Parts: sequence; structure tokens; C-alpha cells
Amino acid sequence: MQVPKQRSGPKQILGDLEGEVLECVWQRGPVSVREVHSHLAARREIAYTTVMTVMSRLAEKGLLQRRPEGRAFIYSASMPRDEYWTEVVKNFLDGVLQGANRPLLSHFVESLAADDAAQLDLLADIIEEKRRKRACS
Amino acid sequence: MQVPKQRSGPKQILGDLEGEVLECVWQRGPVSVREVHSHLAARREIAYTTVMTVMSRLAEKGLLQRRPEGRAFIYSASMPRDEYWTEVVKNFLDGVLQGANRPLLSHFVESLAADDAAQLDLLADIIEEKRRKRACS
DNA sequence: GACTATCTACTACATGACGTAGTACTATGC
DNA sequence: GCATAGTACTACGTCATGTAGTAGATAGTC
Repeated sequence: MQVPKQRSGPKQILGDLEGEVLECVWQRGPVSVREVHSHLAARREIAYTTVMTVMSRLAEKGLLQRRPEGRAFIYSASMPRDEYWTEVVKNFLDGVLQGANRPLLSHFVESLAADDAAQLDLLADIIEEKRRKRACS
Repeated sequence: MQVPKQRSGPKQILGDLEGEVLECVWQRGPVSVREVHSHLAARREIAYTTVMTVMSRLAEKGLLQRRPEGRAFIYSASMPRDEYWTEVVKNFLDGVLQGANRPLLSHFVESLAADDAAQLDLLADIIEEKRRKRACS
């Protein structure tokens, strides 16, 4: 039995191409449509106007900002990658962590430790802090 | 600037009605379409066949299982709520926690503590465990 | 000026997911 | 036979996303 797959990375709550575009803007921005298109087209065929439409829609959604420069628009991300992800995770966790159980927390810690053991230490520090703060109130 | 809203609860990766149906099956299952329909219809107008379709689709997706009983089907959830949520969160976090940073972790801990301070202790325990395990290897 | 390249605005289509729900058919009970 | 109950089948609308062509305007080059 397969649980429906959550998408990962910036694609989380965006379409695949949207996520790819956003990632590109984070890495290279401020950028024009042409630049993003060049970058994407290096790997596959995609029409210029497809890229342009997606960027325009992302701007409508507020994830990208744009300013005119000559005849073109220059796009930048509306928030840094870290900030975006913090918000995404925040929203997700706020809805889910009520009644978190041990297997869930266990998995969370494992995911963290798998990447970088320093994260575990960081998390432990944060928790100590919070518990200290709690003990004082 | 508003980050697109993540949906919360069982609705996370399902539609609204799908999530509601799944929740109903968890609470009352094994159930027939009629029972789920009665429960949902208590609060608003909804056609029997709408409920039936949604349940049928959830079964196709593998989230519900069904067995014939007389002319009807009896539906059950394919996995318990906890298990489902663990999987959902697992998939989400696996894609996101690479390069987790301090603000993100801070928020995570805060979300946890806001609900139930016991969770913080539980998490601290789990971390200690993992760090001990790490120190032994 | 003509031509070419570049860019956006405008437009449109397809697909899939989801919610919605009626109709037809069948089986069962009275 | 009639009424009820249940599924199969069917269909439609909306929305999000990916896809991309065309038209028109602008700028640069010859």
C-alpha cells in the first residue's frame, strides 16, 4: 500500500516547473525570463513563452517580484529560500503536530541526524533553551 | 506578501471532502457509504452519490479498502490515522530537512511546545537516545 | 526604411484532480 | 408489483498547471 507521495523541495506546494523556476531565481536572481529560459532549455525543450507565463504567474502569486528594465522584466524572489521554506514548514507542521506521537518525533529526529549530526546538537540546544525558559515561567 | 497556505489536517494531500471522509472512516470504520453519507449530511446537503464516488476513489488510491457485504461495500482505512500521518510527515520532512536551519528548528520546537509541554520532554528523550547511540558508534 | 531579434500581452488548449450528482440497473423486502 | 437501497456508469464544472503560438511593439543593424 503506497501512501500518496509528497513532493519534495521547492516543489512542495507549487507545480514542478514553478518550483524549478523559483529555484532558478533564487540561485541566479535578479534575472530576466530569457536567462531562466536559457537555463531550463539547456536540459530540455521548453518554449520561451512557457517560462514567461510561469514567471508571470509566480509574480501574481507573490512569490516573485518584478521590475521593468527596458522592454523586459527583471524578476527576483520575494523572499530568500530559507525564509520561504521556514514558512512552508511552519504551515505544514502547525497543522500536523497536534498530537504528535513518538514514532513521528522519532522519525523527525532521524531525518535530521541522517543529514548532519550537528543538527542534532543544534536541536538539543534549542530544546534546552525552551525548557529553561519554561522552567522560569 | 502571503506565502501560499498549506492545508492542515488529514486534508493535507487530499481534497477537503476526501480528508473529511477519511477522518470519518477512521472514527467509525468499518463503514458503509450510507453511514458516512448520513454523518456528512447531518451538517450539510450532499448527495449520496458524491460520498460514494469519493470513497470509491479513495479506495482506488489505496487509502481505503473495501469488501462487499450484501449489495453494499464496507470500507475501512488502509492504515490507522497515526500511521498515515507519520508517513505524510515523513515524506514531507525528508524533502525539506536537508539544510534545516536554526529558525526552522526553533519553530518546530515551538509548535511542539505550544500544544503540550510533555512533547518537549519526549523529544528531548528521543534526542538523548539518538546521541547516545551515536556516541557508541 | 527594411529586416531581424527580442520582449510582453494576449490568447488558447490540454490534462488531471476534485467536487458534484443524476440516471440506469439490479437486488431485496414488503 | 412497488418501494427501497446500493452500485455502476456517466457527466459536468472549476481550478491549477503546463504548454505554447500569435500579434504587436521596440530596439538594433544594415
